[in-house]
Formats: sequence, structure tokens, C-alpha cells
Amino acid sequence: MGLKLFNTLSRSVQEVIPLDAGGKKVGLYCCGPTVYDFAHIGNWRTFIFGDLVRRYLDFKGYAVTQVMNITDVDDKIIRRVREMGTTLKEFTGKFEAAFFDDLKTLNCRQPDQTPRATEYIAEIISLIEKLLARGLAYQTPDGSVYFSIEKYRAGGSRYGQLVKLNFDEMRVGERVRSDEYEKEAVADFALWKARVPEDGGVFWPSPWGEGRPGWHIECSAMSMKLLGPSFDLHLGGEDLMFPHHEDEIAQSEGAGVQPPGRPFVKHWLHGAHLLVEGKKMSKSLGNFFTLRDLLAKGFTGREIRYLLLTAHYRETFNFTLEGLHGARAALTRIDECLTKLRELAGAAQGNVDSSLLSKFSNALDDDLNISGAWGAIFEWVRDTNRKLAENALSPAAAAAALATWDRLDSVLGVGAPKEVEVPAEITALVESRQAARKAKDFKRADALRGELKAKGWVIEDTPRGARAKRL
RNA sequence: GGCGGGGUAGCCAAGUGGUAAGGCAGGGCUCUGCAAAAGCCUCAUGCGUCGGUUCAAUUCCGACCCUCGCCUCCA
Repeated sequence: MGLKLFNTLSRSVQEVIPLDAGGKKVGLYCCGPTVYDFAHIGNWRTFIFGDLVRRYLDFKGYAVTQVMNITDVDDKIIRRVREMGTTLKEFTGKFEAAFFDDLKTLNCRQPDQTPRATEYIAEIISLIEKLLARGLAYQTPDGSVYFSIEKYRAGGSRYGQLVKLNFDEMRVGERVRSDEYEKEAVADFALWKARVPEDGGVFWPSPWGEGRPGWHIECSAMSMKLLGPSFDLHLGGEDLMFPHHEDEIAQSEGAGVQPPGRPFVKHWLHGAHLLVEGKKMSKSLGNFFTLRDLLAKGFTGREIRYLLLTAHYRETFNFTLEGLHGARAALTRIDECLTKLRELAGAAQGNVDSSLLSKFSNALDDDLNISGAWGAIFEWVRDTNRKLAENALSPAAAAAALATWDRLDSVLGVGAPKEVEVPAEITALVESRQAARKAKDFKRADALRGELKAKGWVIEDTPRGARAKRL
């Protein structure tokens, strides 16, 4: 069965058919972070969405090349570099490292390539030169270069493929930034920004004088360089539809580098934003969380990942602390089941359960209906628990269940429960308690239980004996 | 104003022209010396409101109410 995803270009759910003649290779570009601060939970929702797409394509057997850009030069970065009296490299390096740490904490796969904008200046310049040569861009007296939407449209190209725009309405009451007053039309966007004193040491030489790239051009330059001028999937947050992605299309297709009849990007994917505690995230409301803020509250990366993966990517999701507690409980349910399966399976071998697997992939094939996929998983957990309780599972069947889970988890990435080492001291206490219970010295047994609890361990008495569990 | 999402149990969240997945919380039970932990069972005559189409609508159509987002550098 084929994977179908909503394509913003067509505003409909369409099957993903690779451009690759062999139908195997898929190019996936995900808009990455602008490294001017720690990424917040809303950013992470989108990055996890990208990771899900990547992992599911892998699961489906495609040979995926995932590229995620690191935007390490833009207005905000320059402003902060100036304010903090540091250098661009030092400033962005810190947040870039934090980004990759966080990516790992959330168990996102490292993209195959993570190009930095500042390392693709040559490609950016060459792309701008193509646009100038084709008459779609113009230079202003200050040395900036802009993309002319009017010329682009005059050439028969469509500007406004991802969103419906009313240009006449838009020209009323628009904002004109003081540094962009030289543009021919307000809708035009910068490809190259001439150096101004506030940029400090952040500038590169170019045929138009010293300056730096505009915001959209880096994604065009890097994606086309690494994935080719026409590729399969491009993903980002819904806010990027306009102007960022629209401008990317204009400048990439305007350069005329695609083979005849091929688009810059075939399938555009956009992830919805999230609300936190029912409201738009904002620092003044106190509901603005970075990943680090949540870790500091004691939540783990996998709990956060799980919660962000429970809802459909095109729906606004309400992220709450209560939801995070629920995520913890839900994951524990899965963990308990897996632990029991592991105990039972031992060294036995088993084949994957294709019925669960097909329920899972049927749901995900349908525009990544992950809620449906979780539904199938939890039904399976309940069913497995029932069999486990009835002793109706053979070691081979348990091994098969575990093999199936591994397959599912290659997509979900919430991981298997960690095998917690029980310290000898704890084991000794558990054994003393067992001895006391056997001697019917319940007072002492309860005291030992209390002692264990104080040390952060709970005793789980099962028909097969007692075991200690980390609180 | 223009464009686009949403409104499903206490909370989160799927889904379907034929009578509502799943998770959390809650309730009951099993196990236990008692607990805890864990497990099982249970939990919406109802899907924003009002009309319409239909044998049948939460699902289609219309109107309305509420809510959220985008409309030039915010994932």
C-alpha cells in the first residue's frame, strides 16, 4: 500500500510517488532551526514531525536522503551578536550544539545532511546571478538584490501556489521596512542584503558588494545543491507556507534549473502549530517552554516525544503538563508489557506479527494517522497483557511480539524501557523483606518496604516473586 | 477585511451515510498478610446550534454561534 500525504500545493491528500525512476530514492528537505536561541516546544513539534516522515519513509523501504538546514545568519542573529559583543560563529555555534543535543534527547534521527547557510554563500550567489541573468531580480543602488514578483508573474509563472493571495488587498496597509525602501514593489523580497554598519563583521563579498543572503535564498540554494533542482518532499511549519516557501518556489523555479515539466518540489508538507495549556505560547503568559524547561521539570525526552506524536500533524495540538503526565502513564503501560514479554521470551526467536504491522502501516499510510496507529498498538498491549495473565503465550510468541514492537518503534522512536540496574544494596533489602514475610514478621517487612521507598524504589510483588522498581 | 483550520466524554484525541478507536483521569475487580505496583473490566442514546436531504447523519447540504491560525523574515 502506498503512503498518502496531504500536499499543500494541491490542497489534497496525494500518494507519494518518488521522482526517482526506480521509485526508491526520496529526497526530503526539512526547514531547520534558526540558531539564535534554544528551540521551543513548538519548534520541536515540527522537527519531530519531520523525523516521523523520515522514519516512516525508511520503514516503507525508501532510500531517503534527509536534509535539514541550519540557518546561522539572519537579522535576529546579527542583532544578538551585536548586543552581546560576540562573533557570529561563537554565538550560533552555541545554539547549534544545543539544537543537536536536544534532537538527540528527543530521539530524532540525525538528518543525513545539516548544511549551514554560511557555508553555502557561493551557491547562493550563483543562484542570485541566474535570477539576475533571467531578468527576475534587480539590484538597488545600495547594493541589495531583490526578486521581482511582477517580472516572475509576467513570465507566466504563478506566485501564490501554496496560499491564496489577493495582491490588491495586500498592497493596502502593508508594512515597509525602512531598510527596504528601495524595492520596486513591496511584495518583492530580498535575495541579497547590502552590508550596513549594524551588521558588524557579518558580511561576505559578492558581485554586488559586501552583504549577506536574504532569508529565503539559502533554502533554495542548499536544497537544490544537495537534493537536486527538483526533489520529492519539502517540510516545515505552517507559518512558513507564506512567505518563506512561496518565495523559495519563486526563486528556485525562476532560476530555470529544473528539467522541463518538473517542479522545484513535488510534495509540500506543513505541520500545524501547537497551543500550550490552550493558549498560544508566549513568554508573557508563562507558557513558553523550551525542551530544557521541560526536562528541568522532570519530564524525559521520550515522554515529550510521545506526547508530540499523539496527535495528527495537521491539527493544532494542545500541549499541556497534564498531557505530559498522561504520556508518562501511557508509556509505562507499554514498558510494563514489554518487560514482561522480555522475561518470557528469553532467548527465543519469533517472527513479526503482520496483522499488527499492517494495522499500523494502514493508519500511517493514510496521511500519517498516528492516532489510529496508537489505537492499534494499545489494543495489542491489552490483548498481550490478557494472554500474559492467562499464561497463554509461549516464549516464541513473546519473542515475536517483541520483534513486532521493534519494527513499530523504528518509526515511533519512543524506545524500549531502559534496563535499570538494581544496586546490590537494594536487592539485599528486597531479599531481607522477603525473608521477613516468609517468617510472618510483617512489621519488619513493612519497615523494609518503607526503607526502600525512602531510597526511591518500590517493591512490586508478583506471583513470581518480588522485584524492585525505580520510583 | 481576505484566506485557511477547528468545535467528539472531566482532559487529550481518532473516526464513519448504518448507530462512536485509543490514551489519561475516575469507578469496580483480581492479586496481596496488608498495601503498593501491575493487570483486567467499566466509563459519550452522544459528536457546537438550528434547519434540510435520506429508510438512516456525528458523518452530506445550508445558515448561524464560538474558537484558532496566516495575510512579508514566528516551527
